[in-house]
Amino acid sequence: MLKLTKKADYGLMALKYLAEHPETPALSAKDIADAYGIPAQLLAKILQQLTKSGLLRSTAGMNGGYALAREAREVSAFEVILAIDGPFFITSCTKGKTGCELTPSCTIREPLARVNETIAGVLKSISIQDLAEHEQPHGQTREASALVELTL
Amino acid sequence: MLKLTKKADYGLMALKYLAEHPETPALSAKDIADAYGIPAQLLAKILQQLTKSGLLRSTAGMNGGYALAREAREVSAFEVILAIDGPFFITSCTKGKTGCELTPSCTIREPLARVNETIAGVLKSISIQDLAEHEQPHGQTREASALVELTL
DNA sequence: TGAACTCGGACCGAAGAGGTCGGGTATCGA
DNA sequence: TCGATACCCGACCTCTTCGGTCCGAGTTCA
Repeated sequence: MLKLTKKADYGLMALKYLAEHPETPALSAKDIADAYGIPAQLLAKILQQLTKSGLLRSTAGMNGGYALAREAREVSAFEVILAIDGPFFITSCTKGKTGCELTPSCTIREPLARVNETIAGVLKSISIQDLAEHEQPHGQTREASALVELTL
Repeated sequence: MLKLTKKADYGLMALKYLAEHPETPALSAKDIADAYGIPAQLLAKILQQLTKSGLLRSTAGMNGGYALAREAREVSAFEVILAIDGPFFITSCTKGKTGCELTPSCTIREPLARVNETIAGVLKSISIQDLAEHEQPHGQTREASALVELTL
């Protein structure tokens, strides 16, 4: 439960990989897929979604591929997950205009909405670059910390 | 994505309901299910799980039912979710002894593990009683807040 | 003894996740 | 100009899980 989908995982990994190779003008879906051993076709679809969401730029043709549309530091993990898996809510009742379809009493949802916001805040505070920088082979990794307030 | 299962929702609702009725010695699964309009049989199974996990006490026979095994304040949302949906990890690769089955490079997982811990911490900081107290019909609800630190 | 209740496993349909296939289009180099 | 490389995109398939149902067995109390 509370799992990221594999697609979101793949997407984050791909963006991280791109962030680690800023020198190359573009990397093909196959390059990235090979690097991580994930199905190329599936990754291609994910990258297409990220392109449509404006997180990536794509160039067709020979030596084409994908590149970050923005600085790695400017892209949060939240955006990536959102682009791939769509809006996420911890509560089943999405709290749309109709509210909860269950009798008025799905009062669980309000407090959990706060939790939801907290999680979103945490994910927003993490950039692709943060992920990439963690690559260092067990060296002293830079410590970034964020304080998140949860108000019930 | 990142959704709680409906079962976990139901479980939280049921515990909240029990917390709101401390005077009754036991409430049957049907009572609770009727109160929220959720399938009684399904709720019964959820309550059984919670009983096995030690969060509830069950008494069979007439006038039997379920009751909180501990004070509402002593039971966290985290425990409930854990009991119903099992251990949860935000990363797909559960980081078991084998690590990630993908080539060594699922480096995404470490930073996200921190996120995972943060979420768990938030859920642990919420008790069933917190949920129940939020029942107040739009009055000034008590403000509880928790600070959570996320270290990348 | 029987009614009311919990216990717990078997079962099932629907939905979504993960992944594949194949046809189409754009771009570049020879 | 032609073909190789790459993106684009929809259809499809399989497998797991979720949500939910059914039913028989055990337990308690009047």
